[in-house]
Amino acid sequence: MTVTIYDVAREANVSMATVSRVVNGNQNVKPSTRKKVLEVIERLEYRPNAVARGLASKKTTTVGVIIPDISNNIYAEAARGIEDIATMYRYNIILANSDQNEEKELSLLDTMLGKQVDGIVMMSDAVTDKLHQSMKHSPVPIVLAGSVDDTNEFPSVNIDYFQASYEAIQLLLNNGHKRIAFLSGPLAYTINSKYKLEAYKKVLQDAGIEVDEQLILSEESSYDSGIEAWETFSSLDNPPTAFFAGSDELAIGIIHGAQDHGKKVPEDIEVISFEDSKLARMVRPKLTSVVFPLYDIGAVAMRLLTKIMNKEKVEEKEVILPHRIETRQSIKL
Amino acid sequence: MTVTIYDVAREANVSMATVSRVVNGNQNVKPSTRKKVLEVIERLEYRPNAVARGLASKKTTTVGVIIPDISNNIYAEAARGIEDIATMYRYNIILANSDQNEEKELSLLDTMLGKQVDGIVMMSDAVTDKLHQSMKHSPVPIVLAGSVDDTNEFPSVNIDYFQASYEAIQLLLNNGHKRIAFLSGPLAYTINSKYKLEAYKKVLQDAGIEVDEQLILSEESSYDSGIEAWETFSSLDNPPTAFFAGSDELAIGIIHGAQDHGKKVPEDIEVISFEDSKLARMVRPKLTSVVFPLYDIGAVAMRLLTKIMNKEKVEEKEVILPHRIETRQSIKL
DNA sequence: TTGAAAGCGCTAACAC
DNA sequence: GTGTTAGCGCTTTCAA
Repeated sequence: MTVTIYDVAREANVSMATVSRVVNGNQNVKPSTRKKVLEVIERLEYRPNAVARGLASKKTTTVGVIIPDISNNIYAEAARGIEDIATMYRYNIILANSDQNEEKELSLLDTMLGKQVDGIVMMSDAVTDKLHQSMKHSPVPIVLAGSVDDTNEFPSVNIDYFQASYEAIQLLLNNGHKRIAFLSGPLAYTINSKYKLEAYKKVLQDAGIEVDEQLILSEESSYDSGIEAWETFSSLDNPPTAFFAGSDELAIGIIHGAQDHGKKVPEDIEVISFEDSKLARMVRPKLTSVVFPLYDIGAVAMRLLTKIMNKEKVEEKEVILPHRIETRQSIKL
Repeated sequence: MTVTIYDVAREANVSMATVSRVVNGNQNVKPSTRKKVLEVIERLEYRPNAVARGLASKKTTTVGVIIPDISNNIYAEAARGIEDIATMYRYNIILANSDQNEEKELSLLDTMLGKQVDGIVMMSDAVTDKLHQSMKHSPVPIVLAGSVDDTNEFPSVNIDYFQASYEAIQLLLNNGHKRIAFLSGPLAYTINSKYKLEAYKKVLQDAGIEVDEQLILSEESSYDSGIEAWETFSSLDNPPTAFFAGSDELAIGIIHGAQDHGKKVPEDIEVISFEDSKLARMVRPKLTSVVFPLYDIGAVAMRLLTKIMNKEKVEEKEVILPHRIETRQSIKL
């Protein structure tokens, strides 16, 4: 059947403790012994059983990743960042989709803790009280990636969403626009309601422009929603001339909606997005967009997690990555 | 510390076997006993240790997923399909990226087998001999998703790439084109070299058109490659008037390349793709594309895997899903 | 430098 | 219906 550490020990005429030592790179093994054991391992094609090891050592070298939806490019980027760093530190990843559903998030947390993951990277667009409570009860560290928890009780990696949004909208203001629409993703998501929307209000206010609720729309973050939103906005008595979109798909929807109705971008309307996925360069005009560096966020979050799991001290538990705006043709330069 | 099955047993005045029974839903427990145990479990917040369970039962209820690159939309779709079905059957997923690198594939296989996964879903665009050998040695079932192995020794889920490509190119032929280019993804990938390219040659041949090697280009499957390919093709003495692209990004690259040079699609050139990701509807003109149903392929592959892990008999180990072409504006109707 | 032995927390006979 | 017990394959003291 499967060959165990015991088989190797017997064949090599040593104890299983010694085999364990060579497998784990323990230095207290005479070179000749090590060589002998290694040969037997090779010959028998011995492969350590990570489950047994996990039970004995209480470490599984796997981390849980809870993500809203892996088929959504933005989260997939983050997942890649997480996985790359995990691999670098020899961790494997248990990946699961929550669909941003609290119940699933809770149950996934539980499942993963049951599987004895050594840590968890959590992406959640809305950290509810219940979720917050469950996370606090976790026996292993959890870091939030691209997700905000109002209480700042968890290590996290983000950018300054408020400031980034503020700057983006300011670009539109600088181009002379007075009627700027904000097409947001779901306002149930903290980043949208607490940062992007607040920034939108603040920047207009700072510019002495009154906020017109008609210019604020919250939709599911999809291409079709973008197209529909354009219809809605453009049929207003005093339609907007510039748009701040919560995501690339939303932005592209607006642009195509406009173009399909004979409008020119950026001549007639200007659009700026918040995401900068690879889609941004694949439309005409190419999108100007706040860069949401999900790969980096994932990678840094995972790195942070390794430190915490490793009980290294970390100076800042709430990492704010620098943000920037990628300027392209969807706004006038 | 952490509460174990033993703690529950003690508190409930039963043996750990009884606790194990109620946890596992075994019917041979008196309702009153079950109730008592359940209460204690609740009170103590007992959470079964899946690692211990895995060691004892030799089942981990987790499956490995080896994928070229999760940040690539097409694979992410597949991953989502896999995960959805896995969840449905109470499996978790260990996800890892291979970057289509044989060495990584081999090492990932090994790692996952070490972690005692109950099965593996493998996506590989090029099943090399070495990989094939390793897979054959696996103690747990492996199913290929959207990936072909020449020998047909593994269960797999695919569409009929040859036939689908044949039909797609035929559409171009029917529209009167004689100069049809094939912009392929890497020819190192079996699907590209063995099916798409062969179909391209065959369909031309069947139409009495000689294959012009100048009209065949193989590039990395990216938007930029598509744009570059357009440059190459359009500078030919007798440039192509229609294009069969191996992926949506390639197709969009061609279209934008053409449009940026004043060509109209589909009036001046026609383009048909092979993928049909959500990108297909997000370009103007929208892409006509062979549908590569990755979500379904992933889902069916995972379902197939559950059957095999469960030792149910499966009638067909090589599933060929139906294919279809989504007709949109990038070709004349 | 090496070995013996006690678990890790659970499942699965087997007995009662 | 319930309890006893022997592992599952490994890590980790503790001795030698």
